[in-house]
Amino acid sequence: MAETKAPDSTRRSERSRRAIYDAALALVAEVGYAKTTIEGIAARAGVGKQTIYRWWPSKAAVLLEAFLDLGRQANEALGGDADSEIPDTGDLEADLKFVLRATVDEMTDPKFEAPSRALAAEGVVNPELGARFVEQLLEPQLQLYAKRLAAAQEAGQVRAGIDLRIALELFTGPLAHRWLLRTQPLSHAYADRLVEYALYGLAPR
Amino acid sequence: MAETKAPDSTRRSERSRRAIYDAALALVAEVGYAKTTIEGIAARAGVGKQTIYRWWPSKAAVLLEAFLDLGRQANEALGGDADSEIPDTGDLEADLKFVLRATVDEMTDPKFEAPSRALAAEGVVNPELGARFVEQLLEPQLQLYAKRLAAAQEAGQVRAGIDLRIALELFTGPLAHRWLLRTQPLSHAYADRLVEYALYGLAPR
Amino acid sequence: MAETKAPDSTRRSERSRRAIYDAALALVAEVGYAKTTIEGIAARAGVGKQTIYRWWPSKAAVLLEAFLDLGRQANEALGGDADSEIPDTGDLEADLKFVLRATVDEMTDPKFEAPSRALAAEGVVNPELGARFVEQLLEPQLQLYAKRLAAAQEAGQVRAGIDLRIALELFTGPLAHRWLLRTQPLSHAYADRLVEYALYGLAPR
Amino acid sequence: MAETKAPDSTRRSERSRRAIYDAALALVAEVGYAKTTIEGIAARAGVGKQTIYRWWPSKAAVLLEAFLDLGRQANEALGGDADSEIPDTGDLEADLKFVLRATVDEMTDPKFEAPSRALAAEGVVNPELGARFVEQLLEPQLQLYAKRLAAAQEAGQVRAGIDLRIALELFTGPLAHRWLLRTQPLSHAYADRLVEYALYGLAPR
DNA sequence: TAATAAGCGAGACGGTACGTCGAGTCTTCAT
DNA sequence: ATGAAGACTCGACGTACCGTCTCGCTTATTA
Repeated sequence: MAETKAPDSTRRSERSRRAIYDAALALVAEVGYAKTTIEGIAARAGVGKQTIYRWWPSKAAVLLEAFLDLGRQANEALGGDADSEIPDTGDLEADLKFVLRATVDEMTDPKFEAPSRALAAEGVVNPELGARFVEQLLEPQLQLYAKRLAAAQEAGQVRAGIDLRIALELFTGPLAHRWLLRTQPLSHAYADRLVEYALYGLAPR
Repeated sequence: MAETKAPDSTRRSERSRRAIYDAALALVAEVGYAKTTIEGIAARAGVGKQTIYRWWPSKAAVLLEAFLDLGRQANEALGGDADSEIPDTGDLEADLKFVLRATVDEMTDPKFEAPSRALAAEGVVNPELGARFVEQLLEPQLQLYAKRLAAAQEAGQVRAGIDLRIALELFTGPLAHRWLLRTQPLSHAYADRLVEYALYGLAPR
Repeated sequence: MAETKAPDSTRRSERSRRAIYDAALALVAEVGYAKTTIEGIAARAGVGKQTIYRWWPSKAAVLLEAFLDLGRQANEALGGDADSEIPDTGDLEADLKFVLRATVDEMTDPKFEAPSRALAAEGVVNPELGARFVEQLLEPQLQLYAKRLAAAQEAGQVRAGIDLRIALELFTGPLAHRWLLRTQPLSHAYADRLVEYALYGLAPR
Repeated sequence: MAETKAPDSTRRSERSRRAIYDAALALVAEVGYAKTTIEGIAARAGVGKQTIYRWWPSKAAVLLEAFLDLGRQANEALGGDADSEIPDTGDLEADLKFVLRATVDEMTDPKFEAPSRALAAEGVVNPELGARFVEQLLEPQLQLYAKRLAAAQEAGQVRAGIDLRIALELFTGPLAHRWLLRTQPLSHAYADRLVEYALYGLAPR
């Protein structure tokens, strides 16, 4: 019985893992996700194909982990616990505009764009991967909004009874939509407008 | 210059085109987009591969046209100009709830789900295809919102000065986001809540 | 009943036929037989593919006719009935050397080499075509030898009782063999040696 | 320079090689060379196409090796060094008749005929392949004649000064010619006649 | 301290699909 | 009714990757 073979992760080569992350991200950035192949990643990483197949079930999974790792590294580089909070200056509108502008900037950063688009697209079509994408990348971000809005609600700046989950989507949904499908350009001005319109709908009457 | 030979579309086989549309949609529904191959479509349609390559540049392009054609046919079957308007009963909130609920239903319809997810995902990653997807499928829908909101604005139900393009995204953005990435389930109740929150933000003060 | 359709040869376009011959020979000379395609011949001749398929059963058949035509033309250009005889000066050895040397020259002529190699090769593998090749191209040549040898036999220069069919092959067989398979270089000296050795075997004892 | 990656032949699958030889020979025998495809060989051998393309440059090359291997096997089965000599009974004429008759038999054996015709034809048109065909299949046979004739020459049965290379072609050339182009039927009687006529030409005067 | 077993780089293997080419058939339009 | 043009179905081409499978070769415990 039992699994066909569980590799012993204590003996795993850290060196290879890093090389694979780097190769995957580099290739996605250079040639796009569709033209990135496992064989290509292996070759670029100087690694046997089997080493990839041993530890990941799919190309998308490799990229997801590589991307998470990228975020983790960026985070550590930035002092440790950066971006883990939406500021609370008391001025909800200003705080939301600040963070939405930052999101716009990130979505526009070419370094992040290629892999995150690829992952999002894969997630659209592959529920498994989509779930992990949401859970590990998206949801943590959204929880920050939830937290800030909860504080605002407590402070009476957001109507009581408002479902905060839905509320936060008023900000992030339109932004994501524009980004994913490029229906319209993203800009700080757009972010501001979005906050204004949406926030007004949540304000106490 | 130097086009690589444009085929003569007046001599195109209508029979083959139809068969290809049908095969493409059937296969995407049955085995999913990723496992749908051009070879498979050709075989199922009883058509040479070359006939596909002659008229379409990619699998995604075939599916997009097939899907557009499906919509067209559904439209014609429904009397000609169905669904081409958002009702205007004077009650903006009710009208929007009605149409958003219908959208939820469509997004949930398994017949539409597989191909439209596939197209959306492809569009996320392939700007060319994305542009056509937006232009030919998405934008026409969005324009209906724009029109209804314009009427409402004229009637004083929406604040003057509101950018209607952004306004309509308050409704469609969150919905699309939930659908694409399955962050949360779609339901009529959700649609209603969305309309309520967003609309309040647009209302005159 | 009846053939699937017999084209009316009285209405056949002479213009097209010539153009097809020219194109076929030119292409075989330029890119070789294997890479010569019916489509290519048609395009080069400015002719529809069907015009070829209507009148010839295969690429090899086209080339065979084209080649025969080439010979016919060369013949006419040379005054009408050239090369249709082996000279009879009374000196059998000299006469045979003369004609074998001429054959060596022809086999070496690049204009004739490509198509005749192609036809021979095709004939090796395709009995139908081979039979026509032999009958229409090769045999007439061989008959000239038969005739000359018959005269020699009558004149007592060749042993009585010798089977002339076999005798002539002593000259042409080795030559053809060297040419076809390039086992050894062809030269006038070789032709001379061949005549000497073989003729001696046929001489009266 | 710049080899496009040479595969590591020490890791080559013997199993696959054999299967490919068998499939190639079987297909050529069954459907003929022209209708034998690499795809077909691969399928029949239960082998990926790439495995063929990795080790051979062309269909003809596969067949040539398969055929050589067939000869090698036949040889081993027959005790090791069979057929590697022309007998030397002292009677040159009898010895040559014996071996020429055997050659006629082989050329008529349907098992050998299809592939060797195919190879010969390919060699006629493709100098590369032709050279290998001659070098590896034909020339070793011809050397046997050269050796026997040299012995005869030493024994005074063949005129001194005779070029043995040309001499041997008096026997093999006509035979090959008849076989390749089917100008006339092959038979033991023909072989005998050939030996008689040619040998007489080589005899001391 | 040796042996022994895992992960590893490498890459051959059986496959599937790719996108292209040409075969041979069929249809349209012009002469 | 022939011919030029070219779209059609079909089948094979040669290539690229897939995911699996040996091969030695480190390396890192375990006997």
